[in-house]
Amino acid sequence: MNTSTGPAERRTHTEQGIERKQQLLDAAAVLFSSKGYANTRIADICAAAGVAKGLVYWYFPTKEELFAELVRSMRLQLRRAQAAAMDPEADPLTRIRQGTEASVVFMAEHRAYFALLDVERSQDELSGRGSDVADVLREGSDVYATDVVRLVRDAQQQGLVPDGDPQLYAVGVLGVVSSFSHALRNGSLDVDVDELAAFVGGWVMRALAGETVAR
Amino acid sequence: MNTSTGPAERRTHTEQGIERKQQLLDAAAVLFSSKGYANTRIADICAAAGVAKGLVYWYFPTKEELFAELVRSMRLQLRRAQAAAMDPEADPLTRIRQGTEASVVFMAEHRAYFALLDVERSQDELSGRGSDVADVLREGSDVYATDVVRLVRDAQQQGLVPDGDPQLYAVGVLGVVSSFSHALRNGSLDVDVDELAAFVGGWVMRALAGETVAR
Amino acid sequence: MNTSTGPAERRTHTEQGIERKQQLLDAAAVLFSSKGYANTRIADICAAAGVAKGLVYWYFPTKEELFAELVRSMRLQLRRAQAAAMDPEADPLTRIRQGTEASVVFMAEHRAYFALLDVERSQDELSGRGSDVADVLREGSDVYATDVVRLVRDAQQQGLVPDGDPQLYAVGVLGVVSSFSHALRNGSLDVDVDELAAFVGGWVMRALAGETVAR
Amino acid sequence: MNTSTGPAERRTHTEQGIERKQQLLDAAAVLFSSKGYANTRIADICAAAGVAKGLVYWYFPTKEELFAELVRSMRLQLRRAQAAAMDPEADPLTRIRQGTEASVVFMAEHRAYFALLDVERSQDELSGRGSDVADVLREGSDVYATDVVRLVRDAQQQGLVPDGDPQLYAVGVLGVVSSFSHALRNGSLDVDVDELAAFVGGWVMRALAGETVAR
DNA sequence: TATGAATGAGTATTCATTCAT
DNA sequence: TATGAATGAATACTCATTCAT
Repeated sequence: MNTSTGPAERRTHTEQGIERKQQLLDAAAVLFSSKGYANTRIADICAAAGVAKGLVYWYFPTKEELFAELVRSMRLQLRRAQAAAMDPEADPLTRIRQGTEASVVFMAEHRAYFALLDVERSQDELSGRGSDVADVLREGSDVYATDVVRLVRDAQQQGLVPDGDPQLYAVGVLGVVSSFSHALRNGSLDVDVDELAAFVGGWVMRALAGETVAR
Repeated sequence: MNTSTGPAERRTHTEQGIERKQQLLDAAAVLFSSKGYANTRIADICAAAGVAKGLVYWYFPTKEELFAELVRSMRLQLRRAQAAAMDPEADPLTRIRQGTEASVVFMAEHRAYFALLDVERSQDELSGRGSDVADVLREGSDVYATDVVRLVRDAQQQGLVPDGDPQLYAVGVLGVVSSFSHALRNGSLDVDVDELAAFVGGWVMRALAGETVAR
Repeated sequence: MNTSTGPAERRTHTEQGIERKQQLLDAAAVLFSSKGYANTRIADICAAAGVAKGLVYWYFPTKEELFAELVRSMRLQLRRAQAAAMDPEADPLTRIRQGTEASVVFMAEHRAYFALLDVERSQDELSGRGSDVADVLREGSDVYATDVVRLVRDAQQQGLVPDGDPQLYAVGVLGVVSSFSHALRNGSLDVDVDELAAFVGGWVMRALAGETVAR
Repeated sequence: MNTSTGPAERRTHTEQGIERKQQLLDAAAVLFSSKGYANTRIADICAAAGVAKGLVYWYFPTKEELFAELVRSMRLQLRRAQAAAMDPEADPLTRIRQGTEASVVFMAEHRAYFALLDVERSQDELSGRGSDVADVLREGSDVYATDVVRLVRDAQQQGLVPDGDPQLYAVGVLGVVSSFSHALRNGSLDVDVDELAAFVGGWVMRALAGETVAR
């Protein structure tokens, strides 16, 4: 209904427009991650960005879509950071460690923003009303999982990781990264970021490839 | 706030009353975990429980408190399950493994209900308005953490776990359990529960005590 | 989306509730017909009925549905008035005249309310957003049309009305009634209601059965 | 209000400007008549005309005025068509018939545009906020009414139409034309335009001058 | 003239909570 | 205890209109 000129529909923005849009995204990121999605009003975002209440809708069709765009953007950056950190020449296990460490560092550096992704955990919060933001979130997780699964499989073929469902290993790797990042964000940890990254890297390595001492 | 005759103030319930309350808790659990806290309306809960809209407030002072009660109850049961699974005679590392496996199994058996605790991750969603539900959640996590930290410390003293901040190890243990449980709930995994529990147990053991093969 | 306990869904109302609902309908009728649908705010209706802003939604799912219910109710009453006025023994032409006159009288007596049906004319005003209120309106008109078409056909068979598409005659009959009613409501006419009814009755009779003097 | 340099104040337009203005009027006509006044957004009109959102205000001071201009223009054309169709030599009754038939034909030929005038019926929709568009509409109707009243009066003096309030007869004539036009536009009728015009002409003639057969 | 951006008042609807019975 | 009704604050979204360029 109203398929024609709906707002924010593939608009072309001027340079100034792009800037504005970014301002809004930034403001939204800060607010969403500090007060949560539900407790952040569109009006808050506008106020924070110093613009009038209606302007968000020039750039984003809905609050949810604004959120989704934020998530996509974060994810893109994270993947770039991971890619940059992984030595293409290295063995898969090492690559996993590098990706892991890079993720921890990246998330630490973008603490504020990354709190957003905690929502990945409670997808349903948003999917409740049949929105397709849930899709964005689900897709996103899948991408990482696929990546890690591939690496684990490679590592297994090279005998670096014991047999077993690669899917399981992947869940372990991804989950642990996000757990530590979360703890860091929450202030429950009081460590240097690099130290933490190293620790998580080690943790994952041991969990994937370690020999357990006699039980 | 609520100094006088406010409703639901340590009420004494008749037998039927207790039953009703449980009905409400059950209905709430299902709805909260499937649609999320924010998307579940008091009215929904009442409808699901087959009672009139006003009745919730006879048993619970607020929606938040209803939620909190649910969380407390789950947590209590989980701790009982853990306690039951941990051999008091065993060494700390083994106890961690036992607790870990018990947790996975328990969470699997209470999938529906446990999705609730995913919210722990996004505490801020609720704490936004200065409620004290956030406190309940925070406390809860702390309890587990304290437990595990103690066990890790013991294990370190016995040389079963390498030196290092016990807090860090604890985050790793707890995070991994919840990650796997989450994945299980989400259907991303297709394994037998016991198998999964064993896997997670092994994972934690290796991560805590494993020797990494030469890099 | 939210198929379960949506508001105002086949609610059973207490006696008091039914009364309230009527109060709201009454208030709405007055406002809609004096200020138009678009210019009447839900808040206005509540204020006029002396209740809180949210209450409408206990009785009606949406503003549109409230409107539709109003229309249905008016229509029902009109049809009753028509039925009561038409002598079952009389010939079809006479019956048309009786129905016509009764309609004029009825609409005059319910001026305020009936202004609502002017909207029948601009169905699209409401159907714009894909609502199904438009359906209600369209259906309604059809009912009358069907009735009249039948009567015209009968009259033709009895030689009381010349041959020709009964549909056309029906449009003429219905249109003329609503035109006169509209004019009456608007104050452009300054006649006694019964006089007007007689005039319209005569007009329709002549138009249907009259012989035109040589051209 | 709008004493100084307000936009669209008796502007003089370049040739291109006039063209643009017409484009806007055309687009508006289509949209208004298909979706209704209220459901047509300025933005829609611009999109349909292929211009930027702000431009309308260079040519028209307000949405209402744009609408009014459209109405005025239609009306002018209709009156011209009527005038052209009415034989100045003919008797008043014949002139009414000619005007009637011309109106039906004209409205049929401008279906899309003419749906607009249906709004005349629900003036209040627009007049709600004290606008003066209502005035335009009211004036318009009056013009026709005055015309017809004069013709009827003449006809009565010549004994072509029985005595009775000319105002009443006028309402009948005008109403019937618009009823049939409306039905035609709505697709409820499936007749040839000329046929319809003839029918309406006949209908009006009989209603005005016909002798009713014995009741 | 023309454009894209910005403004801000206006409003339907939701929903936790309270109340009378 | 239980119910249906009532309250009212809160908020996403719309859209006519204005503005800077």
